[in-house]
Amino acid sequence: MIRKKAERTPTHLQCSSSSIWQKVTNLRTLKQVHALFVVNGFNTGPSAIRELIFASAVSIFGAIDYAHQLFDQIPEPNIFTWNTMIRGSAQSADPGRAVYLYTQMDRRAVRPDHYTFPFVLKACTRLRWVDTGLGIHGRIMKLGFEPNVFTRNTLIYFHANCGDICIAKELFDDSAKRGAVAWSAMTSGYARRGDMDNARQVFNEMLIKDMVSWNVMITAYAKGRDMQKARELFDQVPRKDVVTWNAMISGYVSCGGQKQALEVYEEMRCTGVVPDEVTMLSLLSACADLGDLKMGKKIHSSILLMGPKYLDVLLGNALIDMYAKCGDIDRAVEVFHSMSEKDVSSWNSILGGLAFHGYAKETLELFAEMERKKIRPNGITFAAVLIACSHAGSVKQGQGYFRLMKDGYGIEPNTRHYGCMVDMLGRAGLLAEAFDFVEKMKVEPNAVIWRTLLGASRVHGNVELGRKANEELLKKRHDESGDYVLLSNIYASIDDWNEAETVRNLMDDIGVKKKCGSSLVKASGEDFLLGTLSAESLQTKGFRLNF
DNA sequence: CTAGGGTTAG
Repeated sequence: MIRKKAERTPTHLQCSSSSIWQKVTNLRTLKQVHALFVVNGFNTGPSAIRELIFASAVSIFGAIDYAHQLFDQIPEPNIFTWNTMIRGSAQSADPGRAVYLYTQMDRRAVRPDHYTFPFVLKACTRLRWVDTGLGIHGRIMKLGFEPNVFTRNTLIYFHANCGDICIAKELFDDSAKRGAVAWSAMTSGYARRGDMDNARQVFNEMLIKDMVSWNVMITAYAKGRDMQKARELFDQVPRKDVVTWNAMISGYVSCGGQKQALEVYEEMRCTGVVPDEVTMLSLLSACADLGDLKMGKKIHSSILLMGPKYLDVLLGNALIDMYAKCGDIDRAVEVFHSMSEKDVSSWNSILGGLAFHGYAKETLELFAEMERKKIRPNGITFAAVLIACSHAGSVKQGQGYFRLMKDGYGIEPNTRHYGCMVDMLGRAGLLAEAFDFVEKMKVEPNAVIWRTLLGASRVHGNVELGRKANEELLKKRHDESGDYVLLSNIYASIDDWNEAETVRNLMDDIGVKKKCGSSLVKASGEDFLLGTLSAESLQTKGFRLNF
């Protein structure tokens, strides 16, 4: 995590400009210090500008643009300053600038040193720029930096994780001294390729394992959704830090083990390891999935207790999502408005939440505000907007936004967007248009879309189109009973009990088991539909808004 | 001043 590193203030900075850098934790105070320097004619110290650059490039999160502005004003930066800029850019949101700086350095005939290469290679790895990385490897050899341990380990990591793992292996085997870093780099490389056997073998052969070695392996299992193996190692690990705990917590969350994730968190608290923002992100996601508002609020207050600097965009977005999914849309809106910095996901989370809760008008109003503020919406934004239109039954408006998405913003609609449109048309009873729309879609309609059409056909009592939708649906899924029940219900709703019976028999023939047994017998009409499609089947298939 | 591990929305 970038902010982790920010907490460390380099020792060389502390001595020259006393302790002001400790207090500079955000861009605003940094600008104040800058102004102070300018007023004093940079008399504060010979390295004032260098320190400013270091602070903005490396220490302060999100100040890299400012660092670039400062850097551009220096006529002849020294190698330290070049390295600082490359380092800061490599860990920023746009690592390509690190590579650009490196080429600029070359052009201006500044010789890179052994600090330079780990930073540039890190950028290449993050960007997955294999060819660029290979070129830099060549330069490293030419300049004789290959034996440098830091450079070598970063090279191993680069080749293992995004290039040719054989090159990584060669470098690894030829290393005079192989420390835990090199071993872990190989482990993570194999794991990233899904080669868990080799990853485990490297891990087992490692004589001296440090905490990261264990964390790499535990994370690999957790990401591969093998929580049993992850847990096994987790129970053996001699020492656990926050990353170890986070690996387990996020692993459980992504495997649907939200309850276990919360249990592990309790365990973590007991051992005294302090959670961080990554822990909180996973936990909020777990609460959202469980709909556990009480726990979600607890996590929220824990975050506030951790200090204001932890409440950033990521956590804010997760909070919005949690409150919305737990049914407290007012709190979600409150969090949204309280955020000083918002990104597209913040808008998406709140728009999705509002649309989800049926606040169609509010969703569209907020979307208008988003456009006024010139925040560029993406596909997820439009999914929320279309859901709102569908919910409000505004077909014309929905079609307008659909066009705006395609033509105005150049966003290619995906199955979700098409699904919203089909749902919108179907609800309005425009069945022919809905079917026509599906015919003309650029993507292959999935089961959800056919099911939507089937549902709409049932509601509007159109047997013929219902049959067609069902045929398509059967091609997609042969393992779900809901579809058959839904079709049989269409016939039932128009008193064609014979046909209804036929479908039921078809189900039995194929061996489909009906999950909700009782509803078929006693229910009729609307109640039947609701009863048959209750809870999980609706929720998991994107029908949450329908009822 | 240097290397390896963790993250929300859909």
